[in-house]
Amino acid sequence: MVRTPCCKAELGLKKGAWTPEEDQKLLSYLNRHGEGGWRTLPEKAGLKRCGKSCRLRWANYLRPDIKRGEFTEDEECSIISLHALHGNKWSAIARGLPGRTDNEIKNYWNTHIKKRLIQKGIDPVTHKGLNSGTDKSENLPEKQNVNQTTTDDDLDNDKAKKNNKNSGLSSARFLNRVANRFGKRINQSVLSEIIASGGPLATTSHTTTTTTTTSVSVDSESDKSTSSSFAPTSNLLCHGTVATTPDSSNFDVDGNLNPTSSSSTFSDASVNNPLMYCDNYVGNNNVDDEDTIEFSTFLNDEDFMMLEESCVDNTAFMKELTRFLHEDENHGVVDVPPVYERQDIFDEIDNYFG
DNA sequence: AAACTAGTCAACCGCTAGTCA
DNA sequence: GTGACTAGCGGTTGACTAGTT
Repeated sequence: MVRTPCCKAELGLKKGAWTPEEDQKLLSYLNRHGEGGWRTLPEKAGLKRCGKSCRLRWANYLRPDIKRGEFTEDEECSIISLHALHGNKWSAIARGLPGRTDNEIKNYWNTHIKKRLIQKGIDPVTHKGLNSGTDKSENLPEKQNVNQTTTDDDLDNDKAKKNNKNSGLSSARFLNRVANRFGKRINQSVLSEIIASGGPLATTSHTTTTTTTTSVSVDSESDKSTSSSFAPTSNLLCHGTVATTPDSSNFDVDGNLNPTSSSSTFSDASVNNPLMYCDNYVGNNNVDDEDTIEFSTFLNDEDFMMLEESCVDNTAFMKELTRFLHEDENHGVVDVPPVYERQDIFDEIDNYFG
């Protein structure tokens, strides 16, 4: 077998985190020509990357069917079951979790599940009890002894930490941040289009005509996540799925909104799960709304329609998003004039999330 | 406030295997 | 059969961050 020439041999190739501009170039090329020809792709697409890097970027991040965001409990259970079956065959495990990449599953296993299994006294390799017949705590790090069982708090802490992570450089991280913060309130196609347009760091406005592309998942604040791919639509905000009480007949036994009966623009049933995406709906109306921001709180129907019509592209959306952020900071009390297009607008958003 | 530590995850590395001329 | 190329895999690294000292 002949070794593939290493990328290192090729001079002048960039390594490290991808920029939104590079993503855009790669997406644009793949939209026009489809997958394949990775070796020659970088040059044709105007990228100073090796083909392998391009393929991985596409496979692990840009592919339209990729879920992003927190793993659900169901997914976690599936991973554990599949790992017991396949071992560290991450690609085999990934095949059992549509939308998840082997890399993502591998990372999640190593950083979350493995630790949790050990805490529970389960060997993550054999999936059997650790040191059966002896005190499990003997093999555990000191701090893990404090709390032997995996609790909801553990999970919440994990996710709280995760949600606080920031990076001004990574478009992936920015998107996750947007998804974390607003995912349940906006149409996911918007998030997809943001990255397709070059992300928050893009310096030029653009009109979206692409039929791409990237899907992102939504990390809900209620510790659930899911995703699906969406074709970009003109409905930039998910009107009506948040503040209204859904018709109970629209939900299945698990509380998921029946997609066939939903008027929502979301197509994934779990995305419409009110328990996941509607703060106001959880436990009826007794939820303290102080810390929640709903676009519908700020907008009456008329405004909402205007916004939907006006946000014809990502630039417009980002402007409006920024305006909401200002209102958020002022608890929606102060009437903040719309933010006009500025170069620093995306920095401002980034700083907000940071 | 600064230095240090630990967690996270995107990206990379090295390798194997399959395909095709 | 051979070599060039591509796809894919699993392990590892390093940048970045939050938390702790």
